[in-house]
Order: sequence, then C-alpha cells, then structure tokens
Amino acid sequence: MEEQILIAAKELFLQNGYDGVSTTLVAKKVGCNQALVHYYYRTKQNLFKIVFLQEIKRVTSRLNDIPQGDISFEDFVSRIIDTQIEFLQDNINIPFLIIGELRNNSEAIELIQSSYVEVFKEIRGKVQTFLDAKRENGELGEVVAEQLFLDILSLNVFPFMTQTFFSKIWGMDQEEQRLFLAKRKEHIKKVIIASVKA
Amino acid sequence: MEEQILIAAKELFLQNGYDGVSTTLVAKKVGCNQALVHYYYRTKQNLFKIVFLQEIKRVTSRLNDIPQGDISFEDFVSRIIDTQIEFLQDNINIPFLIIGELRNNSEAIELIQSSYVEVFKEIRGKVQTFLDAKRENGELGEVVAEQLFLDILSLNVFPFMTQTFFSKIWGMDQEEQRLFLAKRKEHIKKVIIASVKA
DNA sequence: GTCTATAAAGCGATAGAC
DNA sequence: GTCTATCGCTTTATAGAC
Repeated sequence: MEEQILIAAKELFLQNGYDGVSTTLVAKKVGCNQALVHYYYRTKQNLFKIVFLQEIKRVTSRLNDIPQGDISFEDFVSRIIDTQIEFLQDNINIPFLIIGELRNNSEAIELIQSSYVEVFKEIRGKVQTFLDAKRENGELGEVVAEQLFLDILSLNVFPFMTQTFFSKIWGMDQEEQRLFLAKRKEHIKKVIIASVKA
Repeated sequence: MEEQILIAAKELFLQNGYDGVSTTLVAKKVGCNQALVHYYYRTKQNLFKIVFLQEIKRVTSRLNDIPQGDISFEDFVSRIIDTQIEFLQDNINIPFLIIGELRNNSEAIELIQSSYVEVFKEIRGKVQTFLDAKRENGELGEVVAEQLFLDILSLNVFPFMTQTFFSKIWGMDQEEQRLFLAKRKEHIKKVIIASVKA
C-alpha cells in the first residue's frame, strides 16, 4: 500500500500539480481510504516533497549523462540531444511539474539546490572540460558552457511542452506531428553545431 | 469594482495559477466581500477564462509584431528577439500561466484555437513571406518557418522561466544574472543567424 | 451595487476501533 | 496496517437584506 500510494500520488502530481491534487483523490486512485495516505506520509506537503525529489533525481541523473573523452563536438552535441529527447518522450510531464513549482514555490528551488547543486556543478564541469579541450587544440572558439547548456535545454524542452498546442494551431495531424518532431531533433543538432562555428 | 476585481484576479492567477487562487482570495485582495466576485463574474471558471483570454490576446498581438519589408535577415531576427525579450521582461508570469494550462486544461487550448488561430496563421504567413523573398534572391537557403519560429521562442522563453533556478544553481548574484541575460540576448541572435547560414 | 448569511461540498489532518 | 468517524476549516455559489 505504502508504495501504491506513492505511485498514484506521482501520477496525479505530474498530471495536475500540487494544488490540483487532494489526498482524497490519491486515496481514490489507489482504492484505499484517505486516512491511510496521511498514515504513511503524514502531510500532503511531505508526500509531494518525496515525489518531487524523486523526479528531480531522475532528471538530474539524466542531465548528468554527458559524453566524455575524445569525440567530435558534433558527436558530443548529438548524444546529449538524443539522451534528452528520449527522456522527454517518456516523461513529458516532468518539465511541467518542475516549472510549475518554479513559478511560486521558492521552497522547491531551495530543495533542489540543497540536494542537487553538486550534480549541476558536475554537469557544468563536464561541459566546460570538453569545451576547454576542444578550444586548446583549436577545433573550437570561445563557447560559454552555461549558454550552450541552456541553448540545448531550451530547444529540447520548450517545443515538447508546447507541442500539443502548436500542432493544433498549425493544423498538424498525429502523423505530421510525429514527423515534425523527428525532423526537429536533427534540426536542433544542426542549430547548435552551427552556433559554435560562427 | 467590477474592474478592480478583474485586475486583482489577473495578478493572482498570473502568480498562482487557476488552482492556486480562490474567489475569497481575490475579494480579500480587492478589499470587498467574496459574493461580489460572483455577482460580477458568476463563476471562478468564467473569471479565469476572461483573464486568460485577455492575456493571450496580449501575447499574440506581440508575437504578431513581425518586421516586414526589405530588411536583412539579421535585422529581421534581431527585431523579433528584441520585441519578445522586452515583453518577457515586463510579463514574466504569462508563460507560466499559459504553459500551466497547457498541461491538463484541454479546454484552454480549444479556447485559444477558436479565438486566435487566425493570428497564428498570420504570424506564420509573415515569417514565410519573408523567408520566401530572401530565398528567391539567393540570400538564404531553405528555412522552415515553423522551426525558425519555435527556435526563437524556445531560446527566448525557456531561459526566462528558469532564470531564478539556474542563477541560484550556478551561484550568480543579482548583477551577474543581469549581465548574463543581457549577454544571452545577443547570444540568441548569434545562434539563430548562424543556424540559417549552415 | 454591495453587503451578510448560509448552504453544500470538499479539504487536510487526527483519534480511535479492529 | 487499514478502516470509520469526525473535527475544524475553506471552498464555490446562492439567497436575500439594504
């Protein structure tokens, strides 16, 4: 039960955000009574916190999957984008969950910071190391790691979050949408690679 | 009063989303009683709908501000980005409002579609016309209007929504953050312009 | 047009039976 | 460990006084 509650809560919070979920709803989804949710997780806030941190962990560990060693910049970028897109396809609701909390839940930011600053520093460090090496042997000019990281993340995440909207607005059917996103992945790689050569 | 209620509601919905605001809270902010909110706007849903559509209108009319005529691609991109960034600086909460509803409020999408499809078609049309002209006189190769539009929007909006987070994670103070965003604007222009030359 | 009062429902959380 | 029952509070919405 304890775990089933967590699973149900995860699904509901991902779909509807903190304010959009009640402990009653969680209980209903599990098929138990509402008191049990509080028995295992004490408060709604606490339950959310657990779900939130677990999801953040999944995100950071994936983001931290930065290729290393002596590969071309093209491969470097390509692999990062592939990894992120694959993750997004399976977890489209995670960005909504995180960004939804970034709006007005400053505690959430503190929470991520206290638990995952090191991972983010590690990520930046890996990117920086790679760029430095490429710069030293003259393959690359000056590239700011943070800007590159944000470019990739923006181009990957934002279109995923808005895909339902734009495909509707632009009148794409399911198949056209699939094709557009497939093309988009290659497009993003092209954009990023071109940007560092300028 | 009628208008004061709308103003308060706007502020609150922008800050906290639909689920995070009660009509009681709106009344409290205005300084009237809760019944008055319902007297003027009948239901919370209806009040939200009005706020939402007004904000969407502001967004679309700004997005539709696409430079036309015989200017360089560099100027074209530069002006669009300047316009969007300026808007974002004054309205950082709007993307949260919209994207928050894209998550699970399919009615919101229908609403935008039914009222603003034409504007979005117009936007795409303007971009397309510009690209076609540039292509005909050989200044530009093949550029897909939707991809370009999404690139610009992604690179502009996503970093704004996550700026609090990343500046905290990367340990930037207020001044460093300001500088980073200023540099970022020029960076985005560079990225977009480089991408079409590749 | 603005108020008080209140209905009906839902919420988070706890106590206590089994 | 799981349940019922219940407290105290908030929510949306309406009725009716002024």
